Order: sequence, then C-alpha cells, then structure tokens
Amino acid sequence: MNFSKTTDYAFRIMRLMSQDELKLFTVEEIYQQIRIPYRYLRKLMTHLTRSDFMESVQGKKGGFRLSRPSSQITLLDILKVVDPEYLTGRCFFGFENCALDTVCIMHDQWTGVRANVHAILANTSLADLHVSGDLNEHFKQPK
Amino acid sequence: MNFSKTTDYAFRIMRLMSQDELKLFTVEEIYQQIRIPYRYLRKLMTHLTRSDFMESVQGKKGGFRLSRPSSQITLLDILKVVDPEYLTGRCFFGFENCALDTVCIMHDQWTGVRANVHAILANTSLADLHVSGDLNEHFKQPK
DNA sequence: TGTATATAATACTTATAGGTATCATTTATG
DNA sequence: CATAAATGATACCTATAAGTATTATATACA
Ligand code: SF4
Ligand code: SF4
Repeated sequence: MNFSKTTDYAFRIMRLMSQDELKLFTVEEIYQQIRIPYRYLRKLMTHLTRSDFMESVQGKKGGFRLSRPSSQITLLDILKVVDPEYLTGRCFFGFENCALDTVCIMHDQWTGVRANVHAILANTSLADLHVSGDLNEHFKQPK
Repeated sequence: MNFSKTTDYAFRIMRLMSQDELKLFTVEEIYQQIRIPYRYLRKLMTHLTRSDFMESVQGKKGGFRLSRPSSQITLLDILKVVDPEYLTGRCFFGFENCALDTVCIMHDQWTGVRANVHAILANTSLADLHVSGDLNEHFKQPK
C-alpha cells in the first residue's frame, strides 16, 4: 500500500528539482531543502541517474538536472527506477503462478486496485505536483 | 501495494481453515496443505491466536480452530493482526505530518485508493473466498 | 502417574532495505 | 599542472522481517 522509504525520498527529490527544470542541483543544495540522510541521498542521486529523466555533470561546477521537461516525467517513471517490483502483478495471496483456470474472487478485485494505482501514477507528472501553490516549506520539514 | 510474506501466509492459512469451520487443525495438518516453512508456520499460528477469530487448544489432541463462522471473519480482521500498519493513512510522500492547510494534488487521490482497498478487505469474508469452486489443489502448490 | 503429543515462549540466525565511510574519478580554474 | 569541488564506485554497518532451534507447558490416555 505505502511506498518504501527510498521511493518516498525519490518523489520528494524529483518534485523539488521540477521546480527549476533547467537548474543544475548539487547534492548539497538538495540536502538543504530535503533532510534525507546526506550520504544516502548521494547514493540515491547517482542511482536516479541510471534513468532517462535524470542526468549528472561530473567535476567542479557539476551536479544533477532533469533531462526533459517535468511535464513529461511521471511518478510511474520514477517508481520504475527505485522500486520496479512495486506494481508487478502478483497474486493476492502471494503465489508465484496461478495453476487454475477459474480465478478466485480476489483476483479481479486486486487487479482492479493495481490498475487504479497504475493509472494515477502514470497520469501524474511532476508538473502536476506544483500547480496548487508552493509546498516548499512543507517539504523542507519532513520531521 | 502487495502484502508482506507473512500477510500472504495468514490469508492462505485462514482460507484453508475456513473450509472446515469447526475442525481443530494441528500445525502438522496445515503444513501438509500449505507449504509454509514449518517452524515459522507454528510461530505464526500462535500469533494468530492473539486475535478474536482464532483459538487454540493445548495438549494432546490439541490444535487450532476458528472462534466464529468464516462469514464473520474478514480479510481486514486478519490484516489487522499480522500487519496493523498496512492501512495507516500515511502521506503519499511519506511525511509524518502535513504542515499545510492546502493539500497537494496526491492527497485526495491516495486517500481514495486507500479507502478502496479498505472497503475490499472489509467486505470480503473468508466465506466469500470459497464460493467459486475448490481451489485446494492450487493452494497446495505455492511453488 | 508417566509418557506421548500437542501448543507457548524465547532466543538465535539469515536475508534485505536502509544508512555510513572511504577512496576513485572527473573537471573548472588559478 | 596542481588543487578544489563536484559525482562515481565500493565496501561496510545497522535495523527489521523472515526463518530456525531449543526448552517449557498443557493435556489425553494407557
Ligand atoms: S486466482 Fe486468486 S489465488 Fe489464483 S493467482 Fe489469482 S488471486 Fe491468486
Ligand atoms: S498534502 Fe500531500 S504532502 Fe501533505 S500530507 Fe497530504 S499527501 Fe502528503
């Protein structure tokens, strides 16, 4: 139901960066805004770089930036990088494979829930996240 | 999205036991039907006993049985025992508390998903699981 | 009343996600 | 070309879920 901590972190990071689509962010700058454990944040940033929506520049004056407009980066894109197993169509009861032709009563219901979540994540871009005012103060204090 | 292994185990166990509501099952019998690691199964059985839907009888000729009809045991009842945190209304981004008055665009959508899942689990009883034929063969071979 | 058969309780081990520490590499710039 | 400032790679540590092992307790019944 809920996401892993790492997934939550990734969503927060990407949302922050989407506020300035072209800016090159250093890890230090991101850390100032979102208090994710510093070294873990660094590791996660390089991990996010192994995607088609984030790129890095090495060396002095380096950093990270989005590689396409935030309106073209969905939450699903992000989830696929940090937790690709999240939406895999697993059996409600956790079985690896269903041996029966007739599906049990939970099968279609759970498939429906998964499709619902999938649609929400696929239809929400980073741009959609900051249309309703500035949430920065909120995001600075994750407690 | 998906459940913990332990939750899946609990669902399988409860569904099996609901097929014979009054029967006293030994761990050995359950193990024969559902190949959950034996000692872990034993631990989980006693854990399930700390609920209002499962009771145990100690000593020789002892075992476990449901303490009320399977039609009155919902998947939500089971989930509450084995993973009470699963449905807690956490923030989409994993924040502990929301500092803002205006909610972000994900707030209502995620609340909706959670309500949907809650309704499915609360409205499905163990009796509902075995109306559409016998799934025993399937459940015996979780692979 | 002793023994076999069942669950209860507790402690230990292992697998994995989350987090930390260190060193290597890249590159702007004096 | 040396240095500083940034990311990259790797190894290690820690907290939690999953799984194992051992001992204690309850009870039917010969
Ligand atoms: S029919 Fe039911 S038990 Fe079988 S794979 Fe689908 S959800 Fe799982
Ligand atoms: S408004 Fe958005 S960020 Fe704030 S608690 Fe709700 S889901 Fe989380």
